[in-house]
Amino acid sequence: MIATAAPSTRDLLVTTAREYLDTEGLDGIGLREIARRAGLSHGAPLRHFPTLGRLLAAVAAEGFRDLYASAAEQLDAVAATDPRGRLGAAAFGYVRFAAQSPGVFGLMFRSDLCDTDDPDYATEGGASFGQLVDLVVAAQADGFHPDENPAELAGVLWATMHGLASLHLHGALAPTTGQIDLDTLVTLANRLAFGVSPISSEDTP
Amino acid sequence: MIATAAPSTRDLLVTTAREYLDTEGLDGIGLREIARRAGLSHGAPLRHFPTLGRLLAAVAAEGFRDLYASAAEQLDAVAATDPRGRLGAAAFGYVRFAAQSPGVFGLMFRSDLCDTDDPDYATEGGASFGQLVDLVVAAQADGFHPDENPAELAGVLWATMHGLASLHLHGALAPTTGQIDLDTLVTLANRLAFGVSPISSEDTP
DNA sequence: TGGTCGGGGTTGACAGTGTCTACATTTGAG
DNA sequence: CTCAAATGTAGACACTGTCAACCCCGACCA
Repeated sequence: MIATAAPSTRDLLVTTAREYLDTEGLDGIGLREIARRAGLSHGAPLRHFPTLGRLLAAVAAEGFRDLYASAAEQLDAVAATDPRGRLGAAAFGYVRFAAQSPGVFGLMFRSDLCDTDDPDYATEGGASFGQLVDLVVAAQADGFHPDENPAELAGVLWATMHGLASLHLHGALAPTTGQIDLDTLVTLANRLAFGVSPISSEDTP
Repeated sequence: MIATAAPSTRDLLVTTAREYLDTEGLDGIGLREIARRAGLSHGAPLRHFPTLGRLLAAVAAEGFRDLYASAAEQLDAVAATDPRGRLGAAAFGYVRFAAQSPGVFGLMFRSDLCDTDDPDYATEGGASFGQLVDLVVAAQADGFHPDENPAELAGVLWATMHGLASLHLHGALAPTTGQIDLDTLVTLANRLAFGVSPISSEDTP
């Protein structure tokens, strides 16, 4: 066997950190706090991660897997639709994940907290982007801006959803655009990008 | 006179903080470090700001003013163009500011660092968004998605540029989309939103 | 002129952090 | 059984933000 992975404590730390993020947000997160909640002494985490940044990078990598899953879940819910509709569904999956797990989502893009040298972090992040590129390529084959560079196209679409999620979590959209539902903005973004494609969002909460 | 404002020290602190952000980024910023660079004792800043968050909020508010100016500068450079072109120019101004002042830009959207209760912070942020809404309204009068809610439309456009800037600063776009110029992505985003409108970006560096 | 009063600067404390080192304990292999 | 590696603990160190006490100087007023 190559790596059946650690049995317990390392995973316990990641899980504990994640629970902290889900309940408290990422404001007061820290090595000692995680150790405390895991019932360990303050130096214990350093036996499994060389630094706090690596621990958080592991949490973020798991977050990228969940993000991928969230998009895939939305894709399954509209499996039969056209490629453009699938792209829009993945967009919903993206911002839904951010809205439901603001702590981990925020962590995933905080390079001052996550050690970006962590190989898992880079791998999972790339896989998530690859999922998007595949959808873009399929949409292009269907006539959606077929002459554009797929990676560039995916980058812009990613940025739109990422910006909506980030600004929403920052609280910047609510006071400026009035009390507007995030789903409304995502729907509008899809409409701008795809012309029509009225993707309902009331299913699969 | 109502408020000819403080003569020196308070402004010195803001300026020093800003210089730190411009040179070192926002990683090691702190109350004591700012005081050190300003040639003051570690407790001095608290005579002018009740907390670090308020000091940074003041810096961020100034950043919003500069962001507004950066967009206005790009607008002046293409003053004669159609409303859609002006909207695209403002978009360039946004990401240019982020690319040229990554420290302050990053700070402006970090609610864990900035005290968002600061009135200046909210005011300047709102003014910057108002600038965008005005441009959107003008574009709508010109036939650009005239039936959409202006605030929602502005929110989505803002999010796109904000996402591009954020992901770029995070270093997420470079490894995934290859070595692609940020301006290329902004141009593409404009093309997706407006159809054509080839805004040159080589002027006004 | 003399007194006082407060804004602004300094210094030292306190609780908290991440990380390092020394030590103790457990555990598995030879 | 022995020994060594892995794992957990406890204490230290340098650092942080914030608070309280002190101090000084300039403005104001009797």
